[in-house]
Amino acid sequence: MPRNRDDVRARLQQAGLELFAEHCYDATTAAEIAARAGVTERTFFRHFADKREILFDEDPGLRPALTAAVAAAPQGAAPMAILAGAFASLEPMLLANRPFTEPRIQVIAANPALIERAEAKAASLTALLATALQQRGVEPKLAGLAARAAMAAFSYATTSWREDPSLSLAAHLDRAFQTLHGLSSPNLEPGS
Amino acid sequence: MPRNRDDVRARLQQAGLELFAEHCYDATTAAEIAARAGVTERTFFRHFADKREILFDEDPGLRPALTAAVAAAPQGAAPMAILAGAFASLEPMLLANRPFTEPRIQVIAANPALIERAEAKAASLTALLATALQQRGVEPKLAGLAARAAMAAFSYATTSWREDPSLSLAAHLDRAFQTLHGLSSPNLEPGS
DNA sequence: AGGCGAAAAGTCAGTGACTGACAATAGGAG
DNA sequence: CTCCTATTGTCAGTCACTGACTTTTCGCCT
Repeated sequence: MPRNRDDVRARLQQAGLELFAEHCYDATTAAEIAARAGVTERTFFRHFADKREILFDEDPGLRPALTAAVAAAPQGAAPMAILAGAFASLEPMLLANRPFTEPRIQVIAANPALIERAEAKAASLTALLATALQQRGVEPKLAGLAARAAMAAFSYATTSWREDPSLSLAAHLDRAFQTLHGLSSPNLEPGS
Repeated sequence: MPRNRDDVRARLQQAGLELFAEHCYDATTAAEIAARAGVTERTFFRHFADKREILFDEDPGLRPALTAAVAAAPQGAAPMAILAGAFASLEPMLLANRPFTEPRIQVIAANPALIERAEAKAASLTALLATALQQRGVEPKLAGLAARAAMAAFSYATTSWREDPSLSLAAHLDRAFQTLHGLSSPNLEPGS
């Protein structure tokens, strides 16, 4: 009994999230998820490459947005500034997706295999940024270094953002990149 | 027919490497590896949590060495300097293990699932460094940022080291951390 | 309206990673 | 030589994932 078209994908994700909440990720079978979505296990694996992927459906606009933002940065800008700007441009998208990403994060954080996948996704984005930087003429190895360091700052900024949403992501990013830069200078009070 | 003791582990690793070279990682079965090592598949999974782990047997001294190096750094040193020093202290260990790690890297690089695991291992080391920094009084989020940025520099340095082994790892590390610091300043020629 | 073609779903059978439970055995301590 | 224990073998089973093939549905064209 075939169904409409793409909302099968959404139903699978919803069913998965429900079942992961009721039982847990490991105790939930791909077949069970498929069944709740009114679909066969085989269909599950036609929509998602593997069971984990159901929790990692990123916004289709994310990668193009990052690439474009890096490409659009002004000539002569420092790599880190370019990447900071690219991250800042994601703010609306991140806000819009928040209700979807929020519940998934809990599930992911509770499972080593899912954490592993999350890191792989982050690494993939890092590679994307490095490539975008290279296309601006930045030497490959240097681009990789900048992308990784920037991702570290981004991670720091998003964490701060969750703790204090009163400030914009852009503000948190500014502080994160500034903090990162200061990390190499020998002036720091150990206490607090 | 039970065997000696721990060299079963080494035999399994050796057998795996051979079979991965002959066929490839995916086409090699855990049972095949076990058979070549003169052991049962069940025994394979008693020595390694999963099939991938056979390629990720890190030096048992690695983690203690990093933790100790961070703890032993002089008071008041900047986080990045502390971490750079910790990495530099690994040079002898990395040199000694090179013959073992070299062949594995090829296999790992050819397989997405293995790359994923490699990233997870790196993330685990990053977390270790962050914790070690925290124990020196560095604020948790800041420690995480420093650890990630430092790992980026370490990765850059080891890549450079492989390209130019005439310089010491310490020298490459110095340059990497310096480059990282300079990445935030707006002076860079796009050409070359 | 009726029928057609491709996209999407179902069915079936199979492989391989991994696990729990239990029996068998080697190696060392006494 | 015997007992004790760590390690391995054996067996049966679950589940993620895949290939090959059939069936259904949807959108379109006549």
